[in-house]
Amino acid sequence: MAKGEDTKLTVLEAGLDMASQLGLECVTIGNLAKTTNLSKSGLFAHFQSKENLQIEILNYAGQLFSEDVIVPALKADAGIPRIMALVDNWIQWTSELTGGCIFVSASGDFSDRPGKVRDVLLHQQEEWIDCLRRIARSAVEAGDFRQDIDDDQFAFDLYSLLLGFHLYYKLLDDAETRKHEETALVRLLNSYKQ
Amino acid sequence: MAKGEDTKLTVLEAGLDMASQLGLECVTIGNLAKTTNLSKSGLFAHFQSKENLQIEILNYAGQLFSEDVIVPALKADAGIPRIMALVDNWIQWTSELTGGCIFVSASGDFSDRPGKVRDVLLHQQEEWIDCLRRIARSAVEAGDFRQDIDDDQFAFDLYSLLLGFHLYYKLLDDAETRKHEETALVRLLNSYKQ
DNA sequence: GACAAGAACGAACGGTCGTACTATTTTATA
DNA sequence: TATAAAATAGTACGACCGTTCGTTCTTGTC
Repeated sequence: MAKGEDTKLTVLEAGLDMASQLGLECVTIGNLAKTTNLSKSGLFAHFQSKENLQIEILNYAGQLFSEDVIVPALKADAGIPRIMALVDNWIQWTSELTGGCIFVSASGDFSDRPGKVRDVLLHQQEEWIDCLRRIARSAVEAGDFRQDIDDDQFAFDLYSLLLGFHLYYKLLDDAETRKHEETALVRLLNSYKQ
Repeated sequence: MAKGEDTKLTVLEAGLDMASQLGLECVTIGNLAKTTNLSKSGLFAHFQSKENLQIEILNYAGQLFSEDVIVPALKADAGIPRIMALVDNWIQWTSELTGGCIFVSASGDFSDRPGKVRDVLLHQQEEWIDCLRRIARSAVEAGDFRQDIDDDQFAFDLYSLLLGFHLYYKLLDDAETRKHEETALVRLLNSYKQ
């Protein structure tokens, strides 16, 4: 039973990379079959539909994201160290994927494309924003942030910063981008500190 | 000679809307012909290639963006009033397009799709960022901002904020989004004030 | 080693893609 | 109003889309 799972994982890996570059909608079963040295029908059999393929790519990405970005950040001390670890991990995650963070690209593509794929994506984004909120809360509890901060607002602020980094980094390939991000992060953290 | 220009403009208008929803790459000549009540070949004759169609949609959007977002903002007093006008105009521009700001969506889609379309898009983004820089500079000259600010950094900061708004507004349809944006903008402006 | 189950293949389907031609209709001008 | 030009339509093309189906090869189990 292991063989099937193996090739499926290979397909998901290639599919994730392709999706990050071209967008989830432009991941084509034919192309994906070519890059994984499978036949179209052989690949298709693993997913039953393109929609399922897209959803499985998203779930696979979500799993990786959790392992590579969130879990390691939770090992850092609560508060500012954890936030900085999270940001670092997110940036590394984004840099490692050929076309940038798949959730960011997919969010753009599927915001006006109702269906199961959009539902999964929306759920993942809500989870991510919730993660940002919780990390802000734990920074309050750790004594790094003031008591009266708005967790929602912090999530918005930090995610905005990451989105700015994403666009600059991927489109403009600006060498200064990382410096901009660091400056903005320091300012953001200062405005929430006690 | 006016008839041709007329229908072309109709096509561009519909194409812009379609591109904002589905992404530039998913604007299909067949679909666009259907929604504009033209034949595929009749529509195609106006553009000679899909690549040209995409580029003309981008240029059309750029022209509208200039008229609706930038020019009116320049009529406001230099400094903070102008920045707030620019932000307001940008948000309205983004809200009016069915699928959000076409430059934001297209930037995601074309960051890894080399070609003429990407070149045009990149040029437009650089112009936009330059606009943000110049507006920061004029805020310094108007006495609203400190002398020692980094124009580049301000452009990054403000664009990040708008990107955050864009994602929240389009994907999560968060009722609080506008409030988050306003809070973040006030904080951003304060950190640049003298 | 037989045999069932799973995995991968090849060919074909109806559709749609972008594009190339040739006609036909509409428009502007003399 | 005749005529040239411009605009639109029609048809066809090869390529690729997602999907289905029947077949073959591979795998693990008894």
